[in-house]
Amino acid sequence: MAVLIADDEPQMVKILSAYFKKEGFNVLTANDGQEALDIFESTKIELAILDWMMPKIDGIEVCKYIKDNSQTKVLILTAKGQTEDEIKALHSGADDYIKKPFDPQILLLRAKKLMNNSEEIKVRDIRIMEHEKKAYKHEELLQLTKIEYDLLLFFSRNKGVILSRDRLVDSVWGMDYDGDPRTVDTHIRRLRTKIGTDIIKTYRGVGYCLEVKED
Amino acid sequence: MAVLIADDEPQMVKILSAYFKKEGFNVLTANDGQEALDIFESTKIELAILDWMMPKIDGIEVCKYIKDNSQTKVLILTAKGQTEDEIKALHSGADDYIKKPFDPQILLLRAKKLMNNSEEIKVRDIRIMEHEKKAYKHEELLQLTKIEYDLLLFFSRNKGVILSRDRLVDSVWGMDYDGDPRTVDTHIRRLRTKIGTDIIKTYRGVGYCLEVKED
DNA sequence: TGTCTTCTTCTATGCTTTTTCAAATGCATC
DNA sequence: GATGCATTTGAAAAAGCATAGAAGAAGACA
Repeated sequence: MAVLIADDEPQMVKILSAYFKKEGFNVLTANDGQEALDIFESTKIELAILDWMMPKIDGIEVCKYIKDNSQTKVLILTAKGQTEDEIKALHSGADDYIKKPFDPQILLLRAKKLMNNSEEIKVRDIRIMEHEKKAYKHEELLQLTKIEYDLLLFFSRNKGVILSRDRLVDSVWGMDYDGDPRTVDTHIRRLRTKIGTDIIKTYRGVGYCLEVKED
Repeated sequence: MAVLIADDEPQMVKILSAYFKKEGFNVLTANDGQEALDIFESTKIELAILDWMMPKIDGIEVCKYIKDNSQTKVLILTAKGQTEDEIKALHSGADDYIKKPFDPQILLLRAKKLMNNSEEIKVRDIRIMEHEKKAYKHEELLQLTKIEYDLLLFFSRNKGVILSRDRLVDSVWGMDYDGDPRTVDTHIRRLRTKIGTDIIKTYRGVGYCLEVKED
């Protein structure tokens, strides 16, 4: 769960970062609009908190770009207080708008509200976006078949647990499947070529395991 | 699309009613919390706008009840301005919170956002104007049939998400449709000839997805 | 009401991708 | 180094999709 905080006031970035980090979020920061866009392009961002007035590219423009190109939630932060500005912000696609000065706790609450519908699982450099039904490696979409995706999802829901072929068959193929359990091997192999060979480890005679740490 | 407006100030109810009716919403009004609950129980409400301070049952309690028993969106209206109150409102499950006095236009915008009625959605070179019920490609009007339009709208509300046939059928045709889910294929095909073949991608065995980026 | 047009649904066919299985090869463990 | 299990490979089988077209339904218009 990465949160992008973009503001040209270092003090503001510092305070907000602290709040979000404390809550367990992965925080990325930018000091101007250009930087914010660069980060957005290279990382999968869950929520972007953008100051309206920023050097190079302003928050509204950054917001528009993000909204046109993703499902990322956007919260605009501003010192302005005019009705018109708020309308402009909401029209740019922003999901919420908060006027400075504000209570960081409120911001945190509103931010959480915006994020609570996007589940994701992260393991090593693999990220599974469950609501998208897609998986990424290093922000790059993995071209997985249905079975490969289901396998990976099951593994990542059981990180660090050794899973027998039977268990994998039961949950990925279904209880009523009566094929050869060794078919699993083939799919594991193809999954490995796509996500990296060292991520799923073989436990001879027992099963397979998605290792949380490399060794 | 029914909107419930509950406030003990008749003037406020009157003004808000006028605004929402003008936008084509079906408006129901209540003067206290008990009335609001009665209406909620007897009608299908999409959004409830509740004043915090109301006779009989206050807005927060009404909000909790609504949130425990439905998917209805709730927007709390209040004269209070304390941080604590705002936190309390958001914790009661409210989707948004606006302090009085406020500009009715802002309330309308925020309300629309909660109801998922954004004015326009952009994806790649496609633009959908929801209030016009029209879609454009490169500023050129697309001649879409109703189903094609509804499909495209649903896809664009879920850009980047893989949508199964069942999900598409449920939201475009309705839950009670009992036709062949493969009918979707035909409509996707015709939609593709109109908006461009590479925009909706097939995920074999999973579904279809409106891709945000070309690859 | 009847005719015409447009939109929707469904079926059939061929094609592509995915899945499965079997046989050969490779590797760890005793 | 023998044994049993895992990996690799390839080819057949199965599954899923695109396309086209016909039949059916809905709506427009006289």
